[in-house]
Amino acid sequence: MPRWEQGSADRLTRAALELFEEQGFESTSVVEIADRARVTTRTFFRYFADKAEVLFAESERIRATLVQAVLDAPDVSEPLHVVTTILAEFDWTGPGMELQRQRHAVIAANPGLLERDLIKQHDIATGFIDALQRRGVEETAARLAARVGSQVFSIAYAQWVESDGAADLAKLNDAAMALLETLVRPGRAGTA
Amino acid sequence: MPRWEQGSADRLTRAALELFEEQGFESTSVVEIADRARVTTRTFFRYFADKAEVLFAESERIRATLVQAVLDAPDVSEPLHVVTTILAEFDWTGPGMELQRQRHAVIAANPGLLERDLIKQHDIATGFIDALQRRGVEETAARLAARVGSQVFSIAYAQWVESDGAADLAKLNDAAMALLETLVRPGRAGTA
DNA sequence: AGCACCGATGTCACGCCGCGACATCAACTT
DNA sequence: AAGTTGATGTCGCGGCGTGACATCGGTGCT
Repeated sequence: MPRWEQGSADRLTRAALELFEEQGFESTSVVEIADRARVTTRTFFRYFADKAEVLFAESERIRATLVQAVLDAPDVSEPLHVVTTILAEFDWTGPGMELQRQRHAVIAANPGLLERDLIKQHDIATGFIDALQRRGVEETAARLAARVGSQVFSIAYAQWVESDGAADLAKLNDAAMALLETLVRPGRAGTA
Repeated sequence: MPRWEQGSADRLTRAALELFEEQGFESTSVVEIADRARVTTRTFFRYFADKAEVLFAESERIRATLVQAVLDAPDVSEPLHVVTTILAEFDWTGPGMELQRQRHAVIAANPGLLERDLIKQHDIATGFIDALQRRGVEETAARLAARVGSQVFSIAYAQWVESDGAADLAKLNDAAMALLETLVRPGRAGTA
């Protein structure tokens, strides 16, 4: 393969992030992005399915990593715990912290992009369901563990993001799990 | 107000559902829908924000009803229970079971529409969070109860739809809740 | 009756989106 | 040098969604 690989996708990503921050997501057209990256719109759509996908290009890789972690887990007899732990231990900052910051800023500023975020979350949970079943977990249990686990973690994650990454994600996650326990068993120990 | 009100929106909905079933969602253009309903595309967009919204027009009304049910609940000391019960007791068939069937069929056949469904689910959960907080539930507990409760119910709901509405939704919901309880407390009764 | 008003719809025009078909150009291979 | 391969550009199209404005038919008031 030639060695000019990646140049365009990379420039497109940076250009898009910049423009989204400067003038907003909706107000930025693909033409502008392509112009700043010095390619045509046609090239843009060869790398990204649509304008929003620029912000979520990595998610497929993340999903694969997380699912593999489930398949590699030493013990899945406690599927809910497995799911939340894997999520909490993942390195969400990734290679470029700056790009990550821009990503969050743009997504937070655009309700329409939250949708896309939801879908990615859903995809990951679906991957978990499949992986758990492969590990022998019964279907309904797998669905519950994956979906509930994702929700529990996402609450911890939101708190973590709010703290700018300063808080301990694992601790927040444990706290959320503990709270869930009291919610599931109301009127018992821990409520009064 | 004139008395020909509603005629167009109704015809557009029926026309859209028919065409979606006949030739698929993606393959159906707004022009075709409008033609069959004997209006112009401009009129279509006056009633529906976009093509997909035809399938989700009612969801805002549903959301308002569910949220109000939380506000009217006699006791919210067990928020998770409140959420799932309200969802399980709602009349999901609505006025027309046939339209509902078409809706499900079209959504199930289109991954892109599942996204929209997710968003609506998320909106409802967000409404629950707000309502629970108004009822005095602490923020994190409200978030957990709303999001986890929605997930638990959605699993029961999926099973119910699979049974064509024959199964008892409340019972399925209870079963899911019971399973969640065993998942949250692993290594105890029910696991070995 | 006559008239002013108003809401639903149509007409026109526009810009953006996403992609198929094909041409081009650089680098690598033999 | 010639062929191959992969990235990119050019052209053109059909669908999407909306703003601006015209139209037309009831409504209500005089």
